[in-house]
Amino acid sequence: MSTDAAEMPAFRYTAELATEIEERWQREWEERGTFHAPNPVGPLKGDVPADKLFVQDMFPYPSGAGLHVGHPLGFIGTDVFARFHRMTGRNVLHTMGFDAFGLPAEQYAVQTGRHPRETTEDNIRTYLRQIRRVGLGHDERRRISTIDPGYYKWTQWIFLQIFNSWFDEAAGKARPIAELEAEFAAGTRATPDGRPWSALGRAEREKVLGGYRLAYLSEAPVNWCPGLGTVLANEEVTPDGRSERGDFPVFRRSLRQWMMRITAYADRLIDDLDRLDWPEKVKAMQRNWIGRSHGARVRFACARPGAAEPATVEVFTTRPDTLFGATYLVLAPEHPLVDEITTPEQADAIAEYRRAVSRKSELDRQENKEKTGVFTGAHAVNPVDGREIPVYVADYVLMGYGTGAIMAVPGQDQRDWDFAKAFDLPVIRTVQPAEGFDGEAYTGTGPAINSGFLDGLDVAEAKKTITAWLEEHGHGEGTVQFKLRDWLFSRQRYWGEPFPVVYDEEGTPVPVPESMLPIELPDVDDYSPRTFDPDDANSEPSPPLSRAADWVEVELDLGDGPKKYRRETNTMPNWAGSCWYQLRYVDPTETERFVNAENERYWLGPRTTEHGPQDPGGVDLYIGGVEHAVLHLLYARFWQKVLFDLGHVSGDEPYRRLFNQGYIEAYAYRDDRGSYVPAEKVEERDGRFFFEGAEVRREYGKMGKSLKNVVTPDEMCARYGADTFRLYEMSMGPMDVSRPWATKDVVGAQRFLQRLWRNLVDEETGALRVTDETPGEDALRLLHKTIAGVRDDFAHLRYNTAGAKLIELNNFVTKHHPGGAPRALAEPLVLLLAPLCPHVAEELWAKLGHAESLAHGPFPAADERYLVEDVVEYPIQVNGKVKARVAVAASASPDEVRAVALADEKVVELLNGGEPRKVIVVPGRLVNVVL
RNA sequence: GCCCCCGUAGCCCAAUCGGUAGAGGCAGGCUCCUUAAAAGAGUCACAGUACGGGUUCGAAUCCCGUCGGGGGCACCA
Repeated sequence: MSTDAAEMPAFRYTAELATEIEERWQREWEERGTFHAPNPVGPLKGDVPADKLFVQDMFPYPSGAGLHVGHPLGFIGTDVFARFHRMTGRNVLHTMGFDAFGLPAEQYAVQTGRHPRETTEDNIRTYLRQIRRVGLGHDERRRISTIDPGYYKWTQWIFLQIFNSWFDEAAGKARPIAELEAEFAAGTRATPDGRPWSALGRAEREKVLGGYRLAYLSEAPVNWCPGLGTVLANEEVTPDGRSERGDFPVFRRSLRQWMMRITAYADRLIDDLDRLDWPEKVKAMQRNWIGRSHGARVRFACARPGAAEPATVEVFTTRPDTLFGATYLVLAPEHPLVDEITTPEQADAIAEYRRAVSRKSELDRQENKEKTGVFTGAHAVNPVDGREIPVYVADYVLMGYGTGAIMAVPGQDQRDWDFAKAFDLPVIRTVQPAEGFDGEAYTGTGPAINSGFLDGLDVAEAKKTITAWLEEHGHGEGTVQFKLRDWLFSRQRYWGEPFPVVYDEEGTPVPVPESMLPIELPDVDDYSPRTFDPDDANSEPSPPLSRAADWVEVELDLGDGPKKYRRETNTMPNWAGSCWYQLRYVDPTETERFVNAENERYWLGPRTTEHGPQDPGGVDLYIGGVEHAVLHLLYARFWQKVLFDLGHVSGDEPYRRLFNQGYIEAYAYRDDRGSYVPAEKVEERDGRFFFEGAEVRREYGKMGKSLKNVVTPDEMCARYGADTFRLYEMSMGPMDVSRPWATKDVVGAQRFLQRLWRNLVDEETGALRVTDETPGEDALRLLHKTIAGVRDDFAHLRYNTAGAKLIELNNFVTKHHPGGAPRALAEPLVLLLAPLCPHVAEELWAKLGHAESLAHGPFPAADERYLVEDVVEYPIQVNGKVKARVAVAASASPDEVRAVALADEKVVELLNGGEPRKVIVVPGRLVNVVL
């Protein structure tokens, strides 16, 4: 390829010219504060239109690896959307900050000896340089970072709000813990052991309150990951019992940790999904994770050796209607009643089984679906008919769900069927299977059989009837069960938010008053987390902060004189900072509060006139990958609801509309040794692939350094310019579809911009080539059709089709106006292009003689006159096949269209004098004649 | 194993309510421009919608089944 300067016209739109234009406009925008979005009040106060739009990208983690072309896909998508709406006159808030706490910085610190803050801040600078180059229109005054004390001060403050509240079941919402304390003090609510509140010491009181607080300390089995040196939330553990990050084994271990009572909000977290404009897929994943099931608890009396009184085994079932078919009970191996009810003859067998199960890893226990178990020797009484049924211990029943015990109904549950077959236990069908059913357990619907007073009732009626019966006779009650567990909120890490909590001499947690926030992260000699042999289940967590003795031991006056306290040495999980960042974007510099209430209401409050009476408020458009479906998105919703209940925010959901962008993927190639070869240097010949002459195998998937197939936005900007790169990414397909990267295709976007540039600018002189010619009727029709189409496409995130329409319009100009574009076409074309390719659009707009940036409009509006056609061409189908075309006035009535169609030569010929059986006229579309 | 999404030209993708299968890009052919090549301009071809049924005047679109790809859940009682 020749790039000889002598041959290249001086003002051709090349990568060099594009880069010059882009750097200049990026500077202009920054100096002019073009993307500053004013707030109603406070430091960022300005004139605010009532019509606003808050667009947000998912909080990026500033990785040291830098960006590849996949990362900016969503960022460009939000930028186009934001720029489009800004041009139509709306006040648009779009910015980007950093979720900067996290394990990678800490691990990197261990390798390099540099402080995580240093490396993280370096990474942020690199990241900002990279995204600036792409031309994202961010309000840079609103950049925040979770590691800034000015930010995490408020993360700690929110923690205190959560700590200082409880969930009032009767009201269905959170209330201040002080109101609960007042109820105990007044005696309107009894203490657990019935003693008056005044008789309880401070530690005792705190223990009672801890049972209610939304953030509480718990001594409970948690997911301990020695390889990472920390505990993990359930959401961070894969189904095969390993850490999502690092893929290390995770062990169950009992530890004293902070928990968030997210389960209190389970119902609201499920129910409010209905009010969100989110992808159904994400809603389904959240519903599934929360896992609400309606059923009943049923109590079975069970004899225990050497005791006069029987034990009570409580089970949870979603199918109380099948109670007559329960032929045995199963307890989880860890169930506390196992020891009490096991007969002496069975004791050894049970003990052996429990030992064997405890040695199995989570993975073994789940992978091996062969049913195993041991008979306890005990029998329980089925409350509905007095029948004695055997009680087993088996590991297919989990201690962690429901009551850790089930009633087994092999006739209607496949797992129970499998166990019953393995242990030769009886099966009683209690639902009449459908006609022709030849399976094993029948889980479908049908009338109840073999079920006494339930016989003949369908499943739903039977459930209702038996639940009422259980409640009336005291054998159980209807209940709702969730899979969701409370959120483990402690991490044994250095690089996270410190808890605003200290412990007194009795070990009782005491919140640090708001006036002492932020609790800053101290510098320590060794800030690496202590990790262990990944398989060492018995290792002890050791938070790095516990080694900062000077920081841990403090003397504070918390209202009753100076006393010695110990600081909490765990830190918060990575998710904390991202639970509320949209609120801080609104008011990044507010010092009195986490966000000013008026600003919060303006940007994030419900807007019922616009979005309907159920509108929960929140960010107007939130774009990110689907990988956060249950982690970040569930936690952020939970925090929002607590803040809402306490009156700190005006809406009860953080993100009104969510959109999941697809991923950019790439081909990778391996040689015959299985090593990856640089994808860039692979040649394709006849559908086969070669690297340095040797054939290589193609794979498809992620872009990554180790796969040697990374393409960076920096490279693309250098080779083509940012506008070309943006346009190509947006043209590749719909925003929500994953697709392969193809560097060779980028040139198509570049050629388009070159043609457009050439239509407006003389490549030799740089002078404007725009004429005052009045465009013809055809041109105006196409122009207004394009305006209407592009507007609609931008509003619905269909950037690929918007781009295609602009190319069409430009092609028309190229073809019909070789002497230069008429101004009446050139100006709207530039404006329509601006959201996608803002730099070149600004440059052309300026060349067209406009002193003001086009960032705030105008955006062209279509003239309806040019959208209605005078004459419509109707295809005439005969029996569904197109046989002819006729032109008919657009105002023609269906009968007139019918008449014209039937008069058509071809149709007359095919009719051959006969009458059509039927004629279908679709106004504006076609005519179908049925013979 | 269960649930969800997707299969349209060699490739990436359009077709918005069931109404003419093709907007745009890459790659390809031809023509013009050029000493030549590249770039550029113009122009052309290519699939009948993964497959098999069904509903309909009419199906890429709706329904059933099969195959292929992607994702979620996976003893949750």
